[in-house]
Amino acid sequence: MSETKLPRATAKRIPQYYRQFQKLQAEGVTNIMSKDLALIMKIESTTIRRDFSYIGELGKQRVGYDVNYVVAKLQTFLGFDEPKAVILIGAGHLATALINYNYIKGNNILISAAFDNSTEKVGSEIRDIPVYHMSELATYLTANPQITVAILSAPSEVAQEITNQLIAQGINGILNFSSKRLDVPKHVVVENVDLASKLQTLVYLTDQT
Amino acid sequence: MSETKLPRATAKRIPQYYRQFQKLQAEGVTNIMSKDLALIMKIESTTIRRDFSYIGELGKQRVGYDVNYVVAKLQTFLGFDEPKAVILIGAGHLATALINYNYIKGNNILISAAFDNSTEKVGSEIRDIPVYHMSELATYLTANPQITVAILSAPSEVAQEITNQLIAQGINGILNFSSKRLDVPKHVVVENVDLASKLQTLVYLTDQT
DNA sequence: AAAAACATGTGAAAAAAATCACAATTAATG
DNA sequence: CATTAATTGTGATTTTTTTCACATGTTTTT
Repeated sequence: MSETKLPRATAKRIPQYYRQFQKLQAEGVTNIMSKDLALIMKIESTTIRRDFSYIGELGKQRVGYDVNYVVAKLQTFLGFDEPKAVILIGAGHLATALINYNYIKGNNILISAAFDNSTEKVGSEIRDIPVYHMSELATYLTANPQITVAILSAPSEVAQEITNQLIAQGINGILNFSSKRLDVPKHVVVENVDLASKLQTLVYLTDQT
Repeated sequence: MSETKLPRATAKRIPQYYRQFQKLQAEGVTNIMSKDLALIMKIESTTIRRDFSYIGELGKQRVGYDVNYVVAKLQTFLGFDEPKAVILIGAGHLATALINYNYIKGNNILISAAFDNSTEKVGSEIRDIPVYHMSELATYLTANPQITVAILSAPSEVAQEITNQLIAQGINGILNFSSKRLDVPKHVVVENVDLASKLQTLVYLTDQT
């Protein structure tokens, strides 16, 4: 869409804006100005306006941003016009937490299935999301080729092995919760969430101040 | 030893280095060079060397970095010489996942207790970590004034209210898993982990490529 | 023991991101 | 209907972060 290349820092913030505007919408807010948004999101108003300028002229001078309009624009920009299905590898506590997290009204990212090796979990459901055995992964992805993103919440020891499987089956986006950095070909996007590191960072930063 | 102020980008990477070196240590690796570390961590070797230079001269030319030495140095630098205790607000699936995550051998961040309102959880233990009722929070923190960091895994609706309580009780670092940005005084450090946004970012970036 | 090979640490340059400053515009006010 | 007040979007600037390039020092080889 954008002719000028979107800065990476901006790209990472767009989904945050989208989510914030969804919330404003849910709260019945119809209009917001960059200064107020800055207070809520703890992002400088100038940064917000600059970011938005990459998407197009979203606001009106002296008025601010129409919430419905921005939600619609961001949705299109993000390619979320129609719901995107993703799968979950692992059906433990983290997986369950993620499924609960993902239950937002009007959400357009849909967790369609979870995969696990534990025989007691296989066959069950987590909030109406079915849990299949890992051995069914290939069949499932072949039957659902539109699924290209996976959330990896499996133990670190098997993370790389599962990653290889996923990629072989056509996955090209992975949200990695294992503490291992994954080796992937260039066309695959990995977002890492290392919870242990995050905690260490916080403890460190806290003691600094 | 550098007196020059640590760049924020570097500060956020130091705990990652620490964790990686802990792992190398566990694997029995005694020495590593910035180029190999770069491959593992997906961080440019120059960036690594520059980051390390803020901590001091950690490496040896032509040889690389002694794993034990770097772990010790980073540990001191991060102030992790003695274990730090933190508390967990919420005892649901995410909390359980975090507790499991935090069980790393030789870890020096210790989750000492969890707090929840659910009567069935209160009194139980998650991996030997006791779950107390939220009403006991004030007493607990008064009895344990060395605890200054909390992990907030409570529902978004009550996140701000609990935050206020925490700060009133002397907490000044919060790892926030709720999707709400918290309003806190300047001396309080907040690290946000918005899992829903992370997923949206990934889906967006995946479709870009 | 000299030469070659090579990794660290860092000054300098480049790139990326954030912020300033303000023109353009629009709502509210008198 | 002119004036005032206020907010967006953006050129220009500043700050931050990354990367380049190489001097320095250490190991290995000949």
